[in-house]
Amino acid sequence: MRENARVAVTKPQTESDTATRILDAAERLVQVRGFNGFSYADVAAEMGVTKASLHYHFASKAELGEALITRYAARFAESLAKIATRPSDARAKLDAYAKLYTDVLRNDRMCLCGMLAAEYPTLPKRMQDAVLEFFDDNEQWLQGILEQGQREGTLRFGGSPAEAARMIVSGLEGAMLVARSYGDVARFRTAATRLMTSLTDPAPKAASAG
Amino acid sequence: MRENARVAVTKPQTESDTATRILDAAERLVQVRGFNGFSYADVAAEMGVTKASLHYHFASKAELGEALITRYAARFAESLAKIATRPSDARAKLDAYAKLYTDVLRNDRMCLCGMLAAEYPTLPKRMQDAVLEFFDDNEQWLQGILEQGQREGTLRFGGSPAEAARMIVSGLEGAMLVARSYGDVARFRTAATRLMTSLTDPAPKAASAG
DNA sequence: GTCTATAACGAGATAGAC
DNA sequence: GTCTATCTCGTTATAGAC
Repeated sequence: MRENARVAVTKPQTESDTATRILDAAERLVQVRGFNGFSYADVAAEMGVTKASLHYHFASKAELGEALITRYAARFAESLAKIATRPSDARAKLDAYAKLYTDVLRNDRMCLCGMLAAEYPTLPKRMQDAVLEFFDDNEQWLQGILEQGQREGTLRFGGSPAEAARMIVSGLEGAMLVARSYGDVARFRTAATRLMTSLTDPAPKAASAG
Repeated sequence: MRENARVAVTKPQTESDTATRILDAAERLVQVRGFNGFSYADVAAEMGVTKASLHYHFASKAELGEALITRYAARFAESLAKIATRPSDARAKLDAYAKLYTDVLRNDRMCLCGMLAAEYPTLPKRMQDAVLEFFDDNEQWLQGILEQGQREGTLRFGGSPAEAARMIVSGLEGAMLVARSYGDVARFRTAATRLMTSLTDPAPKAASAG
């Protein structure tokens, strides 16, 4: 009975507490150093446990990698859902979207899937598939927002919403990639702002054509 | 005398022929798999020599990596100089610039320095510096072209030319990163085109405002 | 300039005690 | 669920013969 009391207090969890802590440490390591740039030894050292213990929770590195993407994508999807249900215009939602990236970069991290995209050819098949799924989900969500913006009249852009969505995702990923090397979040923000601005306030009326 | 005849025919070269072949193989490997994703053994196998032989030409992996960036940046700078001296307008020069990236991607490669940007925190200091220098050079060149475009009236954009240059570099790097994962060059091209278009033909006149 | 051989270390992974 | 111990392999790098 007393044993159960403890269980009742803790919320039901899919992963054990240790598994979560492993994912936290590994996630950070991948976002900073890449999937090929960290080892079980790194995670173990950071947590103060042995490598063998990690293998109990995630038998192989590929399995761990898969779990990392799954959790990361789920969290991201959650954030997107929250943004989408806000009663704001499309432009504000795009800004909120860009801020998700800014928050990652602020911790000197690259987007998990942007990082894995660089290592793509070296990844296990299932990780590759999960990475593309992440991009697909993001693009589809953005497409919805862009369509909202067109209906509202708050966004104006050439080409299809699908194409614009792709430009946003890849543009933000690239801006993160470069800005992180400079250790300069401001560099990301200006690039992101310009990217978004090209969908709303599209360039001044011919500066030299007057 | 006869020995010298052979020497006279070959053009003077900074690197030995073998060193060049090593750089060629290693360059491809880094662009496809990353600096942390390839080994001396990979290069040796590809060339049909031993690892020890590679160490004769490039004592350490860090040294090899440095040489890779230096050569890549020099080649890129050469291409940029050629484009700049063409008697075309700024827009055409931007298209030529984007095509440089397309040609890399066509070989299923990432931009060497874009790849290294992902691995940035794990790189030796001298490689880190060389990567940033590559981006700096590209941005400065682009800034010149953008200023030309403003003078000509062929380009119109908000913000400074320097900011726009940064957006272009990071936008193209990101578009490569994502498109390569999909193995889809067309995906890169549409993103690149939209990026460039935002500097010239900035969005249709309010589709829904009529 | 290329080879064989090997050092020295770190990687991912497993067996089995506790 | 975590540990110690170990295996096997790949990594960068060096020594020294040819």
